[in-house]
Amino acid sequence: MLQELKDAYGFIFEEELIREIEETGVLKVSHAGEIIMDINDYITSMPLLLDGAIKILREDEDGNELLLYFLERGDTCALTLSCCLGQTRSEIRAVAERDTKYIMVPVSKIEEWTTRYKSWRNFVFESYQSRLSEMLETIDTLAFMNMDQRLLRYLQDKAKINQSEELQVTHQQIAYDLNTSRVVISRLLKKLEMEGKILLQRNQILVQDL
Amino acid sequence: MLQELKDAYGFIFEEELIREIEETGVLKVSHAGEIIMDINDYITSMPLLLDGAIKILREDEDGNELLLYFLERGDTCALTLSCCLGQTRSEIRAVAERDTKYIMVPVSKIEEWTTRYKSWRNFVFESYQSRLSEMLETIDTLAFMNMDQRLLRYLQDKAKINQSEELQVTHQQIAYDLNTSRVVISRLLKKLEMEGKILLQRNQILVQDL
DNA sequence: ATAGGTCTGTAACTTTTGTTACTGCCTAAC
DNA sequence: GTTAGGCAGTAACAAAAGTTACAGACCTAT
Repeated sequence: MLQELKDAYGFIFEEELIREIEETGVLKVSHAGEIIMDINDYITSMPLLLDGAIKILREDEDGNELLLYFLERGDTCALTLSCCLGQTRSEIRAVAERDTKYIMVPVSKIEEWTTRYKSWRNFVFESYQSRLSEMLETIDTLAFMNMDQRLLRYLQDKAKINQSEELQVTHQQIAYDLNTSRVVISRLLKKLEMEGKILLQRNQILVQDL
Repeated sequence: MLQELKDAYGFIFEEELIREIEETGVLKVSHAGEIIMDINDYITSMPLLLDGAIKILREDEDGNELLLYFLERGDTCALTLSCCLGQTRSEIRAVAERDTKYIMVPVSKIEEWTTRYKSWRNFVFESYQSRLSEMLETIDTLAFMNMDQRLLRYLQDKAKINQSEELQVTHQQIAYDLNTSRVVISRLLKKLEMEGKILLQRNQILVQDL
């Protein structure tokens, strides 16, 4: 675990902090599709991603879902952090996008390290910052883009985060992430294929020139 | 200025910090409609709101605008804070919603106080937290609500922040804030009036039972 | 091989939103 | 008073997105 921690966070945190994380954190592995954290869960620790990827979703009262953003190695979830520090329940759902390895750090340590390590303080601030930026991007796509543009962007993001341009995904799953219907996705995917931007196969989509 | 500071922030910050804010901060007044901060501005200080209200807008490359949220007394703008600490340019536009009084605090002090005052640290964290929550709400409205619901919500928010159910606003201005067209707004306002939720007059909208 | 399930493609239609165009009203300036 | 400009109402149409329905392809288990 120590080596993976160093690989992912060694260039941000000092040796001492890395050791503390190793001592107090709990290593976890979640497999693709597994729910890591759900809406209204009571949160008492935050994740530090070592390997893999996590997708963060928002859900409303009627069960409509929307993908907010992806997390990858070296990331943490500022929304979780925010819940931890504010002692509130989770406002989002986190699902393993692929097999994912991460360390859960208890909230008590988060606060302690905030006072003791400048590097940790910076990390926390930067997390808030990058999550705010990603939320802004999400808002941009919702407010300013049509569904076809949102779809292409989604596929490209997903390909990047999975480090593969072959996406094993059904139209229905995409529809859930973008909060629309399967028929709309099928229609637009066909359009994207005709424009030469993707290639469609059963249970699989090939994203061209990434 | 000292009394206003105490009124707005006295129950969060200790006397000493209030005095420091008074010494180092610069008092500003902006009139309704004035741009306080624009996209790509280089930010070196953050605002602490004493009185009035500010609306925070996002804009894309083509000039399309979208209202993100309002700030009022006791608030600060976490996006600005984020820009300050990250030394990046503003990603948003801030416009005085009505006549507004605020104190600008330089970035150097922000960092200094973060280490010296626990109350300041908490304030900064809470700002991030409430701004993240507001961004989530914005995303909810965009992703899960139709334009008529968004419009009603907008009118109610605006009435609340202006402390008046008589809104002096044109259909075109609303259209800008919601990133749609004037005709759509006129149409939906008429519908809301027929449903008894608002009352339309020239240059004015009366929001019912707030 | 066949039955049942999941996945995709497509047609036909509705609803929502966006666009263009034109009208009349009000007000401020002349 | 006359006029010009901003504002609101509305019609008519276009485009985008959502809905319902159904058929055929593929896969798996029996």
